[in-house]
Amino acid sequence: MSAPETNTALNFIEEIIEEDLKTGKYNGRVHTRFPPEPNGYLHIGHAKSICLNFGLSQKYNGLTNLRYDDTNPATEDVEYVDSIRDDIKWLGFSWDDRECYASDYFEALYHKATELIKMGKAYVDHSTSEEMAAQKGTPTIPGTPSPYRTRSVEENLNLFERMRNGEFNEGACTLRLKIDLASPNMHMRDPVVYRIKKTPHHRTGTKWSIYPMYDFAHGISDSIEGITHSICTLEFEVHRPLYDWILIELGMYRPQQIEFARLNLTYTIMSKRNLKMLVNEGFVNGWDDPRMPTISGLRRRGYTPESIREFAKRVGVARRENMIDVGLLEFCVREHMNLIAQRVMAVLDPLKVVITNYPETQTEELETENNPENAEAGVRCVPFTRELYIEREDFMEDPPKKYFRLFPSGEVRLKSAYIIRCNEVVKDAQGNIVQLNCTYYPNSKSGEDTSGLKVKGTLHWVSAQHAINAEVRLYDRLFTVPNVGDIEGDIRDYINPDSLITIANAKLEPSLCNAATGLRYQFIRKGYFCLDKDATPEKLIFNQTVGLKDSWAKLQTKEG
RNA sequence: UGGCCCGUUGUGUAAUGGUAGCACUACAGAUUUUGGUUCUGUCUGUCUUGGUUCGAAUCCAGGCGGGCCAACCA
Repeated sequence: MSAPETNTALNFIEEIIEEDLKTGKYNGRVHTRFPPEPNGYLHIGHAKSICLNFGLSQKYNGLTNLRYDDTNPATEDVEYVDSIRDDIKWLGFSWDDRECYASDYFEALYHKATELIKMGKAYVDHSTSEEMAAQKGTPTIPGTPSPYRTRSVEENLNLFERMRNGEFNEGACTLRLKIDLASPNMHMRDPVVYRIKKTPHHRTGTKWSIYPMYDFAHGISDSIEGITHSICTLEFEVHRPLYDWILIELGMYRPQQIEFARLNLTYTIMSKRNLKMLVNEGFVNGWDDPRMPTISGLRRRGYTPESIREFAKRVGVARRENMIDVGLLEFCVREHMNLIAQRVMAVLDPLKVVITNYPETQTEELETENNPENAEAGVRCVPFTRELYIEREDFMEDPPKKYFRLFPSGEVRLKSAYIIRCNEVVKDAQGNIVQLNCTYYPNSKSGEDTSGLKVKGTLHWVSAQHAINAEVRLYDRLFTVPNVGDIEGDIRDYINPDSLITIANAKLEPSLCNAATGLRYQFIRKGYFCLDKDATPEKLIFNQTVGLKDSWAKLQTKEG
């Protein structure tokens, strides 16, 4: 917060902006926009773009518009409009009253199109898309003119109006710009700018039967809104000459389009098409499934807006293709959670421990800290009794070297409680360990330990009698390979079958009966968790946001 | 194979002709009533070949590698 921003290096977009500020190119204004198409949920890649666009206007005392790029009614829906709005707000950004829609400009766009027709720069074409493709040529072979390219202005005007009036069927004709059929840039070879669609639009209903294409709508919308820096991803770079051409021909105010490299994350996907597939084919439970890289999924998983903004800051902005290790995202959320999460004890895979020398009817309320990183978080009490649960993996009959946990004749401390010694392992007929009989050292109580005993390990635990049951959902990466984009076959074959592990009956300390959505918990020694939105007072459900770093597990896999 | 863009440790990102730095990761150690946190330290890099220059990651040229572009999608 206090670090002087002035010392930090600028990214290439900030350099451009500062140069523009210096030269007065836009009279000192900085006005960006975030232009989602409402045809899917926002994901972490969009979060990068949102943080970039809104971050820039914050830094340079400018404005950012939210603008829905809703030019294709066939794929768009209000469900997406609403989710996008919620997600950006949740991320912590505000566009005030500047919630814009390309559809707000349909009338203006239509007039601009007629202007181009009058200038002889646009024509109505009856070629089919196949014919158009054939006319287009290839990057090495120039295109050939459509037979309709030389129509008169009057005829074009008349035809275009009839397109608007719905007199033609979908696909019957389009409006094309007349630019350069020999251009090495395929987007300049007479691009289609209007097509006929009879699908009702989520905002304009059935008023229009023609809709502008992206290239036509986007630049003009930017221009109308007075955008200064129109930031988009790299694949739009080849569109920039067309963006400029349209605004120059129309004599309109012209923002600067700037392209940056989109975010890629290991072990997941970012394409809306494939995310939609995961939802529609039931590989996940909706767009906000905690395994999804969507903002709503991350939110449900327990990620905080702060951690996502920090992530966006750390990945940087540049023009080269990148593949960010999902570990960086996890680092960012752990960093934030470590500061804010309430510590609690939860046993995910319970093993019963009986303290044989502890009075049967006794209960002690033991004080324990809520967050060692934050003294102001205070303390709470947890009940200690003769019968407890510990984590099954915290006991081994035949432990390897450097195992600090419990084993026969071994001693460990129970967190905020006593040091215990394991005396007997109780097994069932199949040889499964079902119970540990231990004794405790009454003078080893946390905070008033006079035993002089030294133990290597500290375990979390819950009182069996007081424990509350909960379902706990553990998540792992969605795909089994780091670069899903490199998969040559069907990505469905690389979906991680263990991306969700449900623990039906975890044992939680009783304070968790007050758990609320939005609160973050650290299940000590396990990870960070939050209450799932499906939880009820009768059935608690917790999502694992991310595990704690586990250097013991790492050691094991390395030696195993 | 036409055009455009991009190549800096494992991954990102700085250095804007003048000591290749930072973060994450990895590894080693210290601290720790969370094998967490924190702290300290270590490793690995300018795609390549030439050129310009006192001096090149940076400028120029050729190569190599990667990406994008021929939807009535955005």
